Amino acid sequence: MTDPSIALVLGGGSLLALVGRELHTETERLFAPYGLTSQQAALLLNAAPGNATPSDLKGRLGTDTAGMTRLVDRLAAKRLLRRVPHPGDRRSVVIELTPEGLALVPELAPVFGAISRRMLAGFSADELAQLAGLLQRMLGNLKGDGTPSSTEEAANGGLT
Amino acid sequence: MTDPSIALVLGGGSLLALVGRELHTETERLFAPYGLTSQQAALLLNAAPGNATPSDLKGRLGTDTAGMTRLVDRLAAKRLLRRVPHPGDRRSVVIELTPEGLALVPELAPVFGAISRRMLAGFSADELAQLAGLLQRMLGNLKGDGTPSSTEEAANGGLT
DNA sequence: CCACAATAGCTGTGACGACACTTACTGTCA
DNA sequence: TGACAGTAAGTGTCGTCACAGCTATTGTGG
Repeated sequence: MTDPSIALVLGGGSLLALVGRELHTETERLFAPYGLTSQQAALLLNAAPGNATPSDLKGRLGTDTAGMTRLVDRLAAKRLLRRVPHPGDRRSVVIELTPEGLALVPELAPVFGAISRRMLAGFSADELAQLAGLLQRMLGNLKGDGTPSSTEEAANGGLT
Repeated sequence: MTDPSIALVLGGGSLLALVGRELHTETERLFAPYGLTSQQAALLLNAAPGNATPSDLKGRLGTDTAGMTRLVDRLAAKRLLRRVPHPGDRRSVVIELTPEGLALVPELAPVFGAISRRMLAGFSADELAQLAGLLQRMLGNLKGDGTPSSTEEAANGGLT
């Protein structure tokens, strides 16, 4: 039980963190020509079908309400979307893409595909499945926190 | 060629990004009692042997000179280290831990071990090796391919 | 010796992530 | 109905990442 594991985490330069960061900045570079960040693009994609509230989206974007507020602020400042009052819940708002925002959407989706194909070039279907499985288990371990006894929660434990 | 791959990347909520972020924030929580962030702890650990310059460390911490400057600033403000002139190169500085900083070091290393053990609980040696291999290949794909420094157009669709 | 490119560190800016709070509004239960 | 816990969004703060541009110094070639 020594420590090949530790090499994966140590140093703040953890391999996982490195890959995640590299993926992130590569994705940023691909979206830069559109004047967007990857988060902004993801929000536009997810909000495009309409009737989405910040709360709905925060899960899918992996951020919290604070982050959503500012993300929406920045996109609203670019006039790519608007906040409109939620009919039926005055605490909430609905995110509505402007025509400019909608026009951008079809160009954005392929970019995510491109970066993922690049990152996973040469991976077999088996390897993809392995990777996804390992990542899911790590996520479960991390979220399960102090109490690893989790025969119960493993059942629901996949994606939300 | 279809898209189990895309699920790994899409949405800004990419599984990889999720795991990376979760790992990061869990690590932050573990270091919080020491009044440090994980980056700060990593810097202290790496600088402890002495004679390290910011340039030396930036590779190991996965940040750039700008990030190093501020990281060192914050640790210097906490009096955990000092910048001393580099003997022999007046452009450079050497990072020197204060006694307080050095006293902290022995407590920091185990924390990285703890988080990695938690994240990788239940992983076999084989799985660790697989994981590391897959991550390495992703890293290679991301860094090696596309745009080391010269391809700024990115607007064309020329990605495999 | 002097021009000049490269290098080390620093500063400024924009965007995020996480946390702690605050302010409205909602749904529920006594 | 009326108190109250819970929920939605927004604010403030700190730390980090990445990029762009700056200054001081170093090393090299003419």
